[in-house]
Amino acid sequence: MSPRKFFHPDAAALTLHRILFALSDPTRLAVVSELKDGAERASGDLLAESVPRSTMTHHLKILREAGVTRTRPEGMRCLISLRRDDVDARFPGLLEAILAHGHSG
Amino acid sequence: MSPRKFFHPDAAALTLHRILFALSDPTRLAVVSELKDGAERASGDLLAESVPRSTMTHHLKILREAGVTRTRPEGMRCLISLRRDDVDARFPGLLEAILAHGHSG
DNA sequence: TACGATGTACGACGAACACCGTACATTATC
DNA sequence: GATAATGTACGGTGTTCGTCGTACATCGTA
Repeated sequence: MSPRKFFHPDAAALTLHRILFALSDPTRLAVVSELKDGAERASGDLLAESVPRSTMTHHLKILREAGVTRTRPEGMRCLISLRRDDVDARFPGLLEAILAHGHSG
Repeated sequence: MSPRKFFHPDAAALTLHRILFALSDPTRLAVVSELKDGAERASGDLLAESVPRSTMTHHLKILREAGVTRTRPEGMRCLISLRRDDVDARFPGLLEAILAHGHSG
């Protein structure tokens, strides 16, 4: 009955090339774009119609382990949000520049 | 005897995920960091002591085809420079945010 | 406890990648 | 033309990635 646990790297442990890699995939870029307003969204609501669950789990794990997103269990679901404060503190302007463009490129 | 030709994508054809992927490798990030002052540098002078020539050719090709760098033949050598104007026009602030951090992360 | 809903773990597959040695092409100089 | 310097193309190897189906775990509710 232990509650679900998710590994999140410390803010100081974020590396630029890992973050850039996490954002170098169109699917993950689309996920991040859906989170750019700062709100939490349930995992199952992200691109639900176009991406199978196991594939989405894989992408969310890469984003989370790179330090780009935070995953918080809430009942049966998982709420995903951007770690905007931590990323901004370490790489100022990076997320802003990436999110400004949406994900059409 | 045709002079050497290098494919460069049009500025309008740059895509965000390709650029981010090109910059998601520590070696390529180090190369870009050496070019951030805007000057041209010879291919053979970039990380020459730590990366074999054929490997460097591989990385420079990825950077060039993503639209991050420009390659210009000059005699026997190849001069590499950042396509800062084109990248900035399409993704304002992106290169600045990435280059601000050097390449230690 | 039984059930349905949500998400993860694991395995498999094909594709792409990083790395590098070798052979080749291009260039300048002798 | 011959030679040396620089960089590319090609091939091979091992690794990683993206995708997804299936089985399992967790959670809320009946």
